[in-house]
Amino acid sequence: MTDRDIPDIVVGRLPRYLQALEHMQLSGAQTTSSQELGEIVGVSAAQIRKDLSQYGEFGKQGKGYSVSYLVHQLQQILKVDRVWPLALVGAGNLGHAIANYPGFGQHGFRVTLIFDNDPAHIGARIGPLTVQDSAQLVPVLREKKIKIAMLTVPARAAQSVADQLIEAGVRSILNYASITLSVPDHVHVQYIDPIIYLQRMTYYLD
Amino acid sequence: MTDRDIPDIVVGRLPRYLQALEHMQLSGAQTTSSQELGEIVGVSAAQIRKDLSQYGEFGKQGKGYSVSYLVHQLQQILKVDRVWPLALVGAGNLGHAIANYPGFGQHGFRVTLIFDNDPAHIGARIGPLTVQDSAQLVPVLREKKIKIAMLTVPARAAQSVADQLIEAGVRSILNYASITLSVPDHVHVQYIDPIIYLQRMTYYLD
DNA sequence: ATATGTGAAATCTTTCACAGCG
DNA sequence: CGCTGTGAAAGATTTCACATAT
Repeated sequence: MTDRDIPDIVVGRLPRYLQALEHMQLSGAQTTSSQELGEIVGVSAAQIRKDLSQYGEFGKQGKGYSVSYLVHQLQQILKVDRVWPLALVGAGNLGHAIANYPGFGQHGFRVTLIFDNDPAHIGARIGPLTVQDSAQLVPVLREKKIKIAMLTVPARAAQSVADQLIEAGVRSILNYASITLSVPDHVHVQYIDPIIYLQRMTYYLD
Repeated sequence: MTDRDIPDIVVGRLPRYLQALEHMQLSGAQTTSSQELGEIVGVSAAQIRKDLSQYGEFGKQGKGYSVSYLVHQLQQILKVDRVWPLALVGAGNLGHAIANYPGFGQHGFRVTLIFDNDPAHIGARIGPLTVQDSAQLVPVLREKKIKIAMLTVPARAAQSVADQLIEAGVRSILNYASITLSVPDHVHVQYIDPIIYLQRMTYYLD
């Protein structure tokens, strides 16, 4: 079911399908079609069907898809049918905003640890959490078996923090620093950098 | 030079090349190669050469690329050889963090307007700016000829704010709300949603 | 000697179009 | 009758490999 030969580009679309389906669910929709879902997420109906068919047969011919069933299936496929603990490294402005973001809980995540190396930040409380010294990062993450971390440190510090995360057993890094990280094959990195996205759009302006 | 038939996927890689080259420049590198640049951004050397060749011949055979010349060329191609004024809509936690992000200035952008519809936020100062009432959004953006906006409002408000942005003449939207926006063809949207990226990575965990 | 720029080949991704099932 | 699931076709992207320039 979770074959490693399903293209990355397909996997990348699944969370958007899930997001749209969860919205539908909130609006009380019982049923949808590849046509309707495609219009919402901006993808062809054929592509939705092909993508989903990689994992099973979730629809009913002539009828469409049950929204709640498909939500459930996608949650399983994406492994967000559980709660993943997240570590956050970097308790600056952006780190604070992320730690206070209320969306994690509803979608399979909970921020459980926050680190910073600045004495001015260490010991500060952010919601229910206390900012810990980055010096403790490796032993604490290893002990708590944390697999996912978010990185909101300055670019110059990002690679060395990433190296520590990997040493501590982290397998997924959401990197907000504006630098490409070098990591071994078994570690996945996703990048969130507003500059990159903005520059991609200025290209199309006059 | 800026032909509309250069694939989107190529355009999407250019900002990462530029980012890496600017880093090299700061470290004092004079020259680089498709090989070296490719290793840094995680792309094959052939792909770097093919991508760049869409826009001209920037290298010297046997020698490689001049870092500063290539930076200059990419800035022109991406149209960040100037400063674009940005509007920010949504002055909550995330809006504040973004408004205070120091990276815009060095990369072709400046946040010049901040809006919110919450009376508790309107009138507040964020750095040199004052949060304005969203009710003024359309006339102000139109008058200042703003082409790019960042959206950090709750998901339920995002589509209606986007509609106003488009009415005001905005052509590029960086959307932080967790919803797919419906926009006309001449408007570009990029999405920044941590949940989407995290779910894409949990897929590969056990 | 070395690294670019580029057609041609290989690979990957999307769309088409329809059989099949409720 | 309508909409899924899916082989086959079309289209897009990446890699190969080498002629070419310094």
